[in-house]
Amino acid sequence: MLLQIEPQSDEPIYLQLRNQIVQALVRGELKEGDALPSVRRLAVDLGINLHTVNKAYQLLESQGYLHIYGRRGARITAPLAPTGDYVDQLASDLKKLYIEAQSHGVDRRMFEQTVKAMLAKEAENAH
Amino acid sequence: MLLQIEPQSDEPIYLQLRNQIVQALVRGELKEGDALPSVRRLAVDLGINLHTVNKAYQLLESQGYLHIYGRRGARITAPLAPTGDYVDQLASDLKKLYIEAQSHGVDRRMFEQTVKAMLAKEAENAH
Amino acid sequence: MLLQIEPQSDEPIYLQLRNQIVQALVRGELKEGDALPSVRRLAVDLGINLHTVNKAYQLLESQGYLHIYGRRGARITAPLAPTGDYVDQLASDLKKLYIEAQSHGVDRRMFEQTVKAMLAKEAENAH
Amino acid sequence: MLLQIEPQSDEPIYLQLRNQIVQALVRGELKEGDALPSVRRLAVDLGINLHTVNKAYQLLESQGYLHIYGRRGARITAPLAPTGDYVDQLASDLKKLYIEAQSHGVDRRMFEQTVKAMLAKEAENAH
DNA sequence: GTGGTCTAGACCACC
DNA sequence: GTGGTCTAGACCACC
Repeated sequence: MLLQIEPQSDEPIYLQLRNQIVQALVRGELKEGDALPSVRRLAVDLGINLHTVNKAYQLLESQGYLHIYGRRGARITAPLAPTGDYVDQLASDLKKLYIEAQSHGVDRRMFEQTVKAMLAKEAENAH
Repeated sequence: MLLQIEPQSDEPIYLQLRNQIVQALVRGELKEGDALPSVRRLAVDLGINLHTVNKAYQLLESQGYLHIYGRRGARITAPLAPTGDYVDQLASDLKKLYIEAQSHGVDRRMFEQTVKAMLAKEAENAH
Repeated sequence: MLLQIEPQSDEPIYLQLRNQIVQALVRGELKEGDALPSVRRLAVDLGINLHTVNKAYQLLESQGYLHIYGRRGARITAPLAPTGDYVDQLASDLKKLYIEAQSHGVDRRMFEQTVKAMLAKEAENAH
Repeated sequence: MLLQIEPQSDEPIYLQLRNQIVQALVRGELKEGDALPSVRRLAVDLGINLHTVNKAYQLLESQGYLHIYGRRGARITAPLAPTGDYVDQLASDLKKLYIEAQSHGVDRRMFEQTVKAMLAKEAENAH
């Protein structure tokens, strides 16, 4: 798993870290039971603050991605199944994007097309 | 046009206001040339600070949704056409949602289904 | 002399009025000694507030363009000769435009060219 | 870079600040990639309010002169190339100055002379 | 009454 | 300490 932090980005560092770990999970580079580096180790490796790494780990734990075993490190949890709550959240996020898109003159057809193009591109990159 | 502010929300008030006005535009409750309330008037009506309303108006103007005529009020501008830049941005936002969804166990088929359900629901609400 | 007020403009009405009268002067539609409409008359004709017309007249008088004879109306003053102060002011205004232009990538040659093009166009329109 | 604010001036403080930074850019005292002081630091140094500095920075960002990286400070952006829109604006501003100048008895020849004198003086100050 | 500008002061998230 | 956000209050020009 390769983690890349961009200090210049608008996105807070702890969120970049959280997202990169989630992406590694999606790509299959991390699986259930895998151990993660200690907070201190990762902070040193990435050249960022220890509190920042800790914040990312806490967030990932609260979202069910990993479990923190005190000083003995952290491990990836069993894969998540989509809950009704999450699917509702996803629908709500998609709706926000759609409204914004409409205000820019994107209609339903064009929105669907953009979704399909994105999915096709992602499927291609996957293998 | 009905504007609802939730002071408790994580979303900044000026963004809530901005988004509600864009939504009113999408729903057709606001059209090109329509006048908006003065910042003072709207601030009193919503129980928020005048500067917060002003910030939302300034943002909407910078995004091309309305034009502020100084003391003579503000009016909705002509509708926007989708630019290539915007469509790229939309694709990127959709991709972020998709990656996040995968990490929750949502696969490509389920993602597409959620998009379609959302669009169907929106189309129904529109008339 | 035809005066046109645009209530929608960003420019304050009293300044529009002031500028239109100065332009009429430059075009020769108004000459030394010509009488101007009374404040009330002009306010009614243009459909604007009496105070607004008065403000424009006061400004024109303070700038030496006309003389107000109390209730007996106002007349255009003798033509102005460029004072040293005014030429300094002009040079300062031009300098501001030039600095701004440079920040947009306009160099000295391009600036001069733009001045010449403007002057040529104005000379053409004059006859 | 030396920034000088005149609190007594008619020109709003945030515009003075904006203009001084653009001038520093034109003079080469600021270049692409240079970091600007934090809004708090500059506010204290100039003895003005933090929000006023922030307004200037936001304006400069919206005009493409700098990019604000949230808490990680602000940096000067790549130099701009003159757009057709901007050159039209410049011509329009020059025309306004010319009409005003004519009303003060400045003719075409004198106007051109004033432009040349200003450019010569600026070129001299540049080295 | 209106928007424009400025100040003072406050709380928050990030680091 | 930093920027982001919000509020309260004030003065000004315009109309």
